[in-house]
Amino acid sequence: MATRTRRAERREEPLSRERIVEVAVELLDAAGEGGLTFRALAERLATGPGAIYWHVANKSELLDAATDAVVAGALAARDARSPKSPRDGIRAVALGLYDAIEAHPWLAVQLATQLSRSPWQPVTLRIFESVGRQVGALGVPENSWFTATSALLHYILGAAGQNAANAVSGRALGPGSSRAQFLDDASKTWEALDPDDYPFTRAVAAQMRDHDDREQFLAGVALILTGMTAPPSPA
Amino acid sequence: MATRTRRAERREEPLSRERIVEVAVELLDAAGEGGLTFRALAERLATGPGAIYWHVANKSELLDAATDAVVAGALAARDARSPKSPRDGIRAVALGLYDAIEAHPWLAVQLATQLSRSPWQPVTLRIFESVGRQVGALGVPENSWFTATSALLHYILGAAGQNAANAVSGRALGPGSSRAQFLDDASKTWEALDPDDYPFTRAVAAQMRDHDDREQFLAGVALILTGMTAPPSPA
DNA sequence: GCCTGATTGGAACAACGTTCCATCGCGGAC
DNA sequence: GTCCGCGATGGAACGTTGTTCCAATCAGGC
Repeated sequence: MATRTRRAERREEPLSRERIVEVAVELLDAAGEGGLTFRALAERLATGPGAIYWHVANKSELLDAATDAVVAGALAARDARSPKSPRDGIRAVALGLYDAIEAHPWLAVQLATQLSRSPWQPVTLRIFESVGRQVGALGVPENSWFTATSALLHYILGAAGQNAANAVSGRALGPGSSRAQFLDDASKTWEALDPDDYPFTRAVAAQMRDHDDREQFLAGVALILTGMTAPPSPA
Repeated sequence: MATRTRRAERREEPLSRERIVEVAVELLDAAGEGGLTFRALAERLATGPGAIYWHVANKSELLDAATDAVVAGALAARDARSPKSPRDGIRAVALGLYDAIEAHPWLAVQLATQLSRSPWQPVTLRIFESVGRQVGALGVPENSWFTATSALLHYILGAAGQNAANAVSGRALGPGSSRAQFLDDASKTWEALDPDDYPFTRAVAAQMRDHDDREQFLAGVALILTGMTAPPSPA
């Protein structure tokens, strides 16, 4: 309130693309996909919706930027540690993405959308490269690098996204041990399915109750690693 | 114009949930995610937006129903043929979903969204069961059914979605051989990346130019099958 | 022949993404 | 020191969306 002007006084910290993206991530974290609104964004930044458009072309670019920022952070955090073996490297990248998705559940949908709307955007490429480098180091024959990396990548994103959903659902019901309750309920639902239509799902209901998310996730990664390094299957 | 009433005369074919979902799928196919609008839907059905809400709770339920209808159709088409071997069965299910996603590109995002918003909805369960049944028949040890099926499922959905995006991009540029052009461009883009930041991506650029979508997709499936049937990796 | 409840469809509302434009403030030209 | 120009701002306004509301309609039992 130092100087009085006809308009609201100018912000001390000027608007910037980074600041906008930062707040966008906060909004997404707080209220999910639908929580990111140009009006909410403007309010948090103490400005009007119009000002934001000077720094960002539209909402979809903003979402991309938010995704990029979070993913870059997650991958950089893992790249810092130099892994002992390529296997550890892959596990590190996978868990990095897993944690990022768990911390920012909207990431899963966003990455999937971006992947299937126009693959090989900056974000996707970054992840692809990060995973692929470790795959190469693992001694996988070069002619199956593309296939192997794709398989790993899709598993990581899909499984992480799904586990994140489980985690969030669990959290929503209450803190602490409610996760067990949640898994138990889901498991019971599976067991109550029609035996003719869902024999398999019923059979794994117990497995699903007792599983540990992270362990399960890493088991999947290990399974794919086995597939990449084993000699091609006899068929 | 047979009978004159103050309102428009009543439809000959009454509104029904199935009819609404059917038209919804048409709209999604024609114009993608954003093409599905309650107003567009109402116009095609020669009614008002309000009437639709008598049969469908809201847009998200409508999207779920559309997804469910398409997926159920795709899986049923494949289930009809009884495969010779579990491997063939898995390939059949995978290709069924692959084709469905290619025919309805919006499916990829929709399935991913549903999977990571609340997993184990009817649609997801249907796919899980369909894939899992074949996994069980393959002789995979029961204690890794859940992991193996998840890995396969996530790969199928992710890879199919991405390939569908490629196909659509290729189609958008023009018919026929423009696909080669598209792949060539993408490949050149990769080769032009910074050698320090993207060594791996540059290395597979050539592979990516020459690959066949379907073949590549099946190679990924085969890789995961190898991983599920091989003895656990030594690590 | 009405009367009741299921169904219809058009109008209205709030919220959204986006555009527009009057306004501001800083930095260089004079 | 003054002025001007342009990057930047923010509030108002527009069109479209999902959704709600309700008067109007139909079909079938009484």
